[in-house]
Amino acid sequence: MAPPPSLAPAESPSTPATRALLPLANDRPQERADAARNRARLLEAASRLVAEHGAEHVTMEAVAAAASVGKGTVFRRFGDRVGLMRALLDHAEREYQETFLSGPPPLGPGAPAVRRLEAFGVATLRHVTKYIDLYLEAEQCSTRRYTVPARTVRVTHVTVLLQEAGVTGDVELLAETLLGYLDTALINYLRNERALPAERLEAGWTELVARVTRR
Amino acid sequence: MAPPPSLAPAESPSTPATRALLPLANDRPQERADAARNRARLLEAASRLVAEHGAEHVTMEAVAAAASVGKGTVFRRFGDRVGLMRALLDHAEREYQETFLSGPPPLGPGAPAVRRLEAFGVATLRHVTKYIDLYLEAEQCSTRRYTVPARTVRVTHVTVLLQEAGVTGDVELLAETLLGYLDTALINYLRNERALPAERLEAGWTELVARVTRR
DNA sequence: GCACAAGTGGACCGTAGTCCGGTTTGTCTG
DNA sequence: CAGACAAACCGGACTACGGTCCACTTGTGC
Repeated sequence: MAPPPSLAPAESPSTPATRALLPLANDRPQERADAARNRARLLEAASRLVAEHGAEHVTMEAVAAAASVGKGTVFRRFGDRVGLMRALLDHAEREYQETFLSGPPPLGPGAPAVRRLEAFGVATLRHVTKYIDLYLEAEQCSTRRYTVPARTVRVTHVTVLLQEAGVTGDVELLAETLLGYLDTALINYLRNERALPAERLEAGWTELVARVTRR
Repeated sequence: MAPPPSLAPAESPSTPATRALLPLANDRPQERADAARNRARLLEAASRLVAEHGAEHVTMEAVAAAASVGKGTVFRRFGDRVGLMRALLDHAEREYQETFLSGPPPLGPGAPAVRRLEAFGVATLRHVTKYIDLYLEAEQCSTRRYTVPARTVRVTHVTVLLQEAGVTGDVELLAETLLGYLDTALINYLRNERALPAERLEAGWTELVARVTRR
């Protein structure tokens, strides 16, 4: 049902759940041994339950029970449900970010900006589609969706690429618009409600980039 | 705090809450007198509470109590919280829809398509901004946001205008993209979180339309 | 008036999130 | 190294709220 959520990397039992994703990865000074152990157990349990029953059917209490831990501990570690889901996405999100920030071209640096922009959209469409149910859970509240580090990274990336491509005008707003096309809920709607094939969405992105970057 | 939500029109005590907005306004055959009375009382109470405390602080139970009605009745009439919020928006939404479907140009028919498109975006930005907190409440669940009649109307409208403007390519996806710029949560973020002035958002829309429609 | 569909209300349920008394852990001191 | 202390942590009882259920009531057509 759910895609394998690929747990947080082994080297990060002391990683705070609310930590910024790639760009501002300042590690919290210390976390007590028992706290770290519980975080790991909770992530493992949550990951298993999500794989078994789908993200939307996993309750916080069930996660706590599966990790043999009190409910309060779950909330202390991850803040709220959204925080837990984000923590589950953390590893995959980091890998994805690395591909366009420092990976090989055309996604990473080295290719012309427009080419990178095209590749970025396609990569994002595929990445989000792969973890769609986790992303949907992690973006429940429509208000908090925009201030999350993961989105900031994308906006910045697109903004920079647009500037490199020589696009003039209100590049910031243009970047927000482009990212609107890659919005989780929109992708979910077009793919699952309207049953549009992936190829059409990817072609749509390429067309959009072309429209926007031509001078 | 909340803008006056301007109750549903007086002629519609028998209007079902889940009725489609403007385009498919088929009235439900009959609604018992007591049911109609309770609907009116609930809408009045909800409207007052929203104006007093803000939409996000109004609980379903409070609405029921304020209308001297059982909680079950609220849910029977409006389905769920989102349904109630939409019902509160109904009147304003209809007026807004009429302005671009059959109102005077440049918003309504009569002006060239590109001109109408520009006017549509500006009008939508203003309309959504005016009722922003109600819209935010009415779009809580990120999944159900897209299948709502109000959105369908807008997508169709933009699609038609794009075609009239002679835009080629995947016009449907392009319409979705343009509407992404007018998304409630995005507007809220840009206006209230990032504090962008309304003029900039409106200029951004015009610029976007220009980019997309030029051949 | 009668039958019956439609409507009602409040007890009830599930779940997210809070709170706080008790416990564990890391550290500092003698 | 032992003891002591504070901060961090734990867990489960508790609250709040959205939503469901169903036995009972009421309006409506015949």
